[in-house]
Amino acid sequence: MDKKEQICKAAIQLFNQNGFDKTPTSQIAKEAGVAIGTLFHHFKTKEELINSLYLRCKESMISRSLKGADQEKAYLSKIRRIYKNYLQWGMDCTDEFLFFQQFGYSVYIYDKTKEEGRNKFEVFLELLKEGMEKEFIKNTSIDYLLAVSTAIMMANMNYFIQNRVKIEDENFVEETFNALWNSIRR
Amino acid sequence: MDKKEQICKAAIQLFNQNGFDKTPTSQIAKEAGVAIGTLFHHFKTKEELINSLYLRCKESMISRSLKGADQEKAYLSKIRRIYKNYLQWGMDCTDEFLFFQQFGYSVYIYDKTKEEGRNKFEVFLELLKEGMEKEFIKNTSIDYLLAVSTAIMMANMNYFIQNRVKIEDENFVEETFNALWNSIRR
DNA sequence: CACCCGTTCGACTGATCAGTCAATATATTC
DNA sequence: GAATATATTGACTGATCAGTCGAACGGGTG
Repeated sequence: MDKKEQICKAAIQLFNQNGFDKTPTSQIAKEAGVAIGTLFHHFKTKEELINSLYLRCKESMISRSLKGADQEKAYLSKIRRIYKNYLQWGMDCTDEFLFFQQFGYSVYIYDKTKEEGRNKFEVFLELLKEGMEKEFIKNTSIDYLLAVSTAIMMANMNYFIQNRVKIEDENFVEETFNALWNSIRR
Repeated sequence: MDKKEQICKAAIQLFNQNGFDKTPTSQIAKEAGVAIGTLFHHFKTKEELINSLYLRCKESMISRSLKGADQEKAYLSKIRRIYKNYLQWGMDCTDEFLFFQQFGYSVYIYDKTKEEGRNKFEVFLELLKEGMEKEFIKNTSIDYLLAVSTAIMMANMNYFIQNRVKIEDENFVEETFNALWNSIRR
């Protein structure tokens, strides 16, 4: 019965459904079964709520994606593992993924917040750097490789969600993984 | 001195800068050097303006991208040509591209509008179908291939803009094109 | 029990803004 | 050039909504 948690959950759903401006804080509070005052006790402003949701989603995504990746020995297996974890996260936390998709580039997310989010990607940058040094992947701008991989992963996820593909469909998972891998491999 | 044109231009810029809700129609009118009444004469509601902008940008992108593509004989050249046209469009009409990026998934764009936009992609679907039949590209869901290509093209463009890469940098253009091609080729 | 402090409550307010409307100007048609 | 249609103007309004505030609750500490 953590009220803050309930507020976040309701907020993500309503924002996804109706966008930031067509979702009054009053509605969020109502949906969360909470008074307006409570919402503004936990989050100073509506914008703070939004930015806080962004970071919370990003953390959720990253921690889930990395789970167990360090146990894989081969570089390719490591990447594949992360990719599969990511897909699983998207299936389990579809609302969070859709929040990113709709609002990732929104001006409502402060630059500072986006920056903070990017910092959490440090691990992935390291991973790409490793791959580049070991000559598994293209020798080009790391930022570019990260941008492309992220874009493909999101496009893949979106396709899985939109077309209700099950991640048990090993063949298709592998195929979509290849679209990712082929665009960054050497 | 087409006032409707001026309104659209001002609207795109301000929406990009501040988002839909933090851009009052009054500000758009002011920036466009036009009275509020004029804005609402040309567009029944703010939402109609937004949806109209979406379609206008999409058309601009598509017509520019296809220019001269039918003159290329080889399949790969055709695709490359379209990719380069697209990049050029993004350089010339950066505001329009950024509008897509920020609002492409927004709930403010009606489903009907997104659908209309998707219909304009018919040509690309045909092109992918052709490539699949001639066994140049992967034999999988066309919708998936379209989703992935679109995602990569947007990621590439974004990188070009963010890092002020010039499209005269032939090597990098080719490299980013390969990221696209490798993810869909057979 | 008395004190504190973090939490919850929701009626209220001040500001903002989409859209109206009636007057006026400009363009088009016959 | 009269008549009709279309474009432009901006002060105004009614509704909406983010955020406030003072009251109450509860549970931990001494």
